[in-house]
This record gives sequence, C-alpha cells and structure tokens, in this order.
Amino acid sequence: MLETLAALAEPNRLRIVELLRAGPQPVGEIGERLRLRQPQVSKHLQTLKKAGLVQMEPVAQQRVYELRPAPFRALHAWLERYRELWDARFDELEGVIEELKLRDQVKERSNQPKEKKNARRNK
Amino acid sequence: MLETLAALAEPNRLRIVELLRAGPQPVGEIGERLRLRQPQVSKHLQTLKKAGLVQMEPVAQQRVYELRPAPFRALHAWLERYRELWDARFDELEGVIEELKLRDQVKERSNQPKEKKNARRNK
DNA sequence: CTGCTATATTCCTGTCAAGGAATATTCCTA
DNA sequence: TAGGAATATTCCTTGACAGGAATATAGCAG
Repeated sequence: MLETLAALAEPNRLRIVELLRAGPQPVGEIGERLRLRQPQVSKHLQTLKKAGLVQMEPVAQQRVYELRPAPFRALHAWLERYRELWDARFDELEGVIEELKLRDQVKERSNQPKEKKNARRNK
Repeated sequence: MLETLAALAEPNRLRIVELLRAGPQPVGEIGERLRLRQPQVSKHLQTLKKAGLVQMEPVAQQRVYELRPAPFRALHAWLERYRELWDARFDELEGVIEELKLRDQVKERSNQPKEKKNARRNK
C-alpha cells in the first residue's frame, strides 16, 4: 500500500500511469507523448514495476508496459475502510461517532510528572 | 490529487491517518499511541493539513485533529476511472453503462436484455 | 559479424524532506 | 500574574530521489 502510494506520488509517474490507462504502450511512445527523456521514462517504469503497478512484455526490441490491476484493487479496498468517513449515506452515523469519540478523549490530566521517554521505534 | 498521494505516501503520516480513522484525537495522544515524538507529530499534521486531509479544532491547549472527507472522496473518484482495469464485473456492466450514458437517465422501467457491444480490446 | 533501434543502467549533482534537539507560542489554572 | 501543559516552530544534519548526460545492453536486419 505504502509502496503503491509512493510510486504514484510523483508527478511524472502519475502521468505515466494516467497515460497507460489508455492501454499498453512501449517506452518510446510514453516518452514522446509526455515529453520526457527516454532514461527518465525507463527509470520511472522500473519504479512502477517494482511497486507492482505495471508489467512489461518484450516485443522485438521494444518493451511494452501495461498497468496491473492488483494495486488498484488494493487501493480501492483500503479506501473502502474510509467509506464511512466520506460516503454521504453515513452522515447520520458520523455525528454519533464523533460525539462518542469526543467524550472519550476528554480526560483530565492533573499535573502528572512525565515519565522518561526513551522509547524509540523506527521503521 | 498529487498532494493527497504525496501526503499519504509517508509511513508515519499514513499511520496517523489510519489512527484518525478511529476518530478525532489531540496531538499528544497521537504521538503516544504511535510512539512518535511530539514535534514530528505536529509537523506531519501540518503537512496533512496543508494537503487538506485533516482539520484542527482547538480545545483548551489541545489541538484536536480530525480527518476531512473531501480528499478521500476525490481519491475514490480518481480510482473509479480505473475501475475498468480492475473490476471484474465491469466487463458485464460495460454495455449497460454505455447505454445509460446514451440515454442520460432511465428511471423506471427495467427493460429487456441488451445485446452485447463488441468489447474494446487494446492493441 | 556489423550496425541500427529501442531500452536500460550508471554516475553525478542538486533539491527536498524527515528526524532530532532546542526553543517559541498558546492557553489553562492556581 | 507565574508556572506548567500542550503544541508549534526553527535550525541542523542526513538520506533519498529526480533529472541530465553518457554509456551499456538487447534484439533485429542485412
């Protein structure tokens, strides 16, 4: 998921994906249509491939790139978990939920000395 | 769209968003739950706010952050344009959708089965 | 093989952004 | 008011990453 988002969060890469939506295309044509230099196109395509967003099929000396459905499906599934947030049909529920959360978080903390905060996690 | 993707394409920021899915939370609690230091939480929240993903409401000295629906809606709308790519059902729906577009709106009658249009294939 | 076309890879450089630490700001309460 | 709690901001350093240029590789035609 993160990899998918990271791959899409780059202007030219997003443009490439948008272009590929129209169908599979060889590297040269992508660069031509998007006015990008060939090496950058290749590099971006490698990134997209590593993220699983595209796959490649060699045709003679050409490499034809094509979108893969899986990451989009995954992204959609992820977004579904937020449907409650943005789908109008849940408007009534939203109010209730919000209220509950607000109540829950109002915790009073009188002066408590903080504990040591050496906990350190990295990714 | 790009801004939304960029904002989400960072591990800790994505974690914050995931956490906020459970409801609005003050900065301190976010940091505590995700084991992040306060300044980084604040900074990430500023980024999310600039991207329109969250909004803030001051409560005493606390700042309660909350997800905003709009970007998620937009992301969903964007993904919809790729549905043809990844939704298996689309193949069956294709004909119907086209028909609906042509006819604008047909509210009432469920009508007779339509014949299949020739499926669009990429070259 | 030779050469040509299409693409990939490498090296370099500049930019940008994230984390750490310290400090500033805001707002409450006694 | 002072002081403390909660959060924001600044400065710094470092790593990642995108673009440019040059070069390497693959695969076809003759």
